[in-house]
Amino acid sequence: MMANSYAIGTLSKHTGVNIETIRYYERIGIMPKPPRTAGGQRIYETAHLKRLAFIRRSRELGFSLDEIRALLRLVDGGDYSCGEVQEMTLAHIADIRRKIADLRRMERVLKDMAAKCDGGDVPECPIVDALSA
Amino acid sequence: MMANSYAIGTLSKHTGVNIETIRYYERIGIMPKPPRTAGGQRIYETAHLKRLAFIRRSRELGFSLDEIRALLRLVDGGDYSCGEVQEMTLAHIADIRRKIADLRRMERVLKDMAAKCDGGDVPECPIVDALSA
DNA sequence: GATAGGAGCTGTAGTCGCTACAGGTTCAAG
DNA sequence: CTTGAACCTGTAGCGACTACAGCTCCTATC
Repeated sequence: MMANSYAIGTLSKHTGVNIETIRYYERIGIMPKPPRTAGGQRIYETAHLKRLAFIRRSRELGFSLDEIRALLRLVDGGDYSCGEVQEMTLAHIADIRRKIADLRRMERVLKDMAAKCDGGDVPECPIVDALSA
Repeated sequence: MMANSYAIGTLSKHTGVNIETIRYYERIGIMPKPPRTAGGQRIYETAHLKRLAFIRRSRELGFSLDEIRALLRLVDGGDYSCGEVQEMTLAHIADIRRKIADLRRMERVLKDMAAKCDGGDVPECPIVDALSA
């Protein structure tokens, strides 16, 4: 394999993205079909590495593959405006805040329930009662 | 339909659980197979209503169906101890806290990224740069 | 040049918790 | 008795992977 070109396993190690997942990304069209060796194995280059790292980082930040697709379209198009990207990011932040609020509500309720419980061996449980209510 | 017995649609309305979901719960064994009319339609009673409400409430609090299965086993067994239920609840709370921490980290990073962006029309975007880094 | 074995290939099926049909049957009101 | 709303079963789809099985290829060593 030439310098600056990688097999799928190397790409996987460099980006921390599973091999199966890389092939999955290709199948759903979020990663391009790379050239192949005569024997049919994928050959990646630095551009692929960067793109995959972008995807990985975006996934880590909770963007859905659809959102990432949109981000990549903007970037690929070359004519993206910072405003569009910012808009998506802000929408995503709002989404995360909603999720946090939901989880905090759950946490509070569960904590209250658990606090009523002395953890004894009795077959009467305030948590079960609360869940049944 | 007799008093204190309900068709699936009524159960659905009472609990806010989708009809399809109720049948799904039955298929995966989390709701019992109810008796049927001569024509094959499901007949539910107050016990079913309570059980489904329990499931719904637990789902709202983020318990997985597997966790709910475990909770129900404890309750059904009759010999459950409050301690076991409390243990599951505390584990679940820990899980929720982890999720909240993750989301907060995401939020912070995204917020920082978005703050660097003036939302202009320029094709150079600090968010994209940050995602690529 | 032969051989071993690690790495890669395709295609399919499973995960979780539903949801959405299609195409049929039953029930209850008028 | 007729209408039509509600119910039935079975299957397939979602999102984002993951895990095989059963191959083929590539490369390092002898």
